[in-house]
Amino acid sequence: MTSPTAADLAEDGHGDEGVQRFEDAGLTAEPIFLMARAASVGSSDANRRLARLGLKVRSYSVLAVVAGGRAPTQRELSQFLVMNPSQVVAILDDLEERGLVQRRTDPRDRRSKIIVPTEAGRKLCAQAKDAVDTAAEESLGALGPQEREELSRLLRKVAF
Amino acid sequence: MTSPTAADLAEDGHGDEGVQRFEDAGLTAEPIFLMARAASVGSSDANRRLARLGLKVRSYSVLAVVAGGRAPTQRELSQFLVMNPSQVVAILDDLEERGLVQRRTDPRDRRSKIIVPTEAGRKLCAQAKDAVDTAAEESLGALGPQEREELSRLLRKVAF
DNA sequence: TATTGTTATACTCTATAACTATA
DNA sequence: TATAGTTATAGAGTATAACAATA
Repeated sequence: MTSPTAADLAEDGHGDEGVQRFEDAGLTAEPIFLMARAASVGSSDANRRLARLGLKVRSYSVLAVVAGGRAPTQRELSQFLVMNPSQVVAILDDLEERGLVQRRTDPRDRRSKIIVPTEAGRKLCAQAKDAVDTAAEESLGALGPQEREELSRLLRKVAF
Repeated sequence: MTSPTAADLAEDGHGDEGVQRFEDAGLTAEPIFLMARAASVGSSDANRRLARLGLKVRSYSVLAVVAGGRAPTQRELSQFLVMNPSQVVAILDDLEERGLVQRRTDPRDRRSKIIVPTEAGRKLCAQAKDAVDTAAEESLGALGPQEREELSRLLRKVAF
């Protein structure tokens, strides 16, 4: 009663697919594992599509919130996106250098900087949204329309 | 027609909760953003609970597959868990050093190493599973039992 | 004294390429 | 020649502490 080995898999000539034999293990019953795995698939799809726009999921997230037009401060961005303030600084340095956003010191509290999008920023954000939507199409290809809606609804409850 | 500023938020005395005003933005409609966010919440909960066992989500994943008893090779672990082979090496070095798993060269292909759990490894894996389940309880607290089942089902379709 | 943004720094995670031993 | 595992290394991503300006 020996377990199958690498050799068993190699015998059928396509060992790559053989790893699915581990799916019945307890791991695939763990929501935390599944979320990490699904997020990794989705982010890698999205990062690939965002690359030609010079963005990644994280920088797109910042740009998208800014393009929402509610004039967040950097502190608010770091809280809402659950990033360290120093990460926000680095991302905004890049976005501002490329003329996509502007930093304006808040006249009501001169310690804070309010972030506003430029016209170019709004335009790029729209393109990026298309790219991310396409990536989602790709990542969620196995789900039907109602399933995608339901997944988003459930994830929203978990994420906030 | 000025946008609300940081000062507006500060006025109510609890600016920390104020960041929810960005939720209506387009970002929370993006499944990819939501998956990344939910995974980040879940992994951080799980990592915190696994810490006292000397594990993280990634090393627990490896241990769990190995404890499944199907004697995977390192190559299979790296494929199934979507990690680089070099990451698997590092994680197994740690697990083996702690007497939780053993590497055995496959007699049928002496290049491959088959990974088997020790008794201590199986025991720690069971404890770790409890920790991860508790973390999931925490992360998915906002969901009812059927919702959790449905979320797992949908994520499984996306992840594999 | 506390907070915002900034900088410097380090630590983890991930990816790549080169090496060995086997096939 | 190709593959499994290993090593070294570099690049992201993330977290921490210290600092200047402002409150």
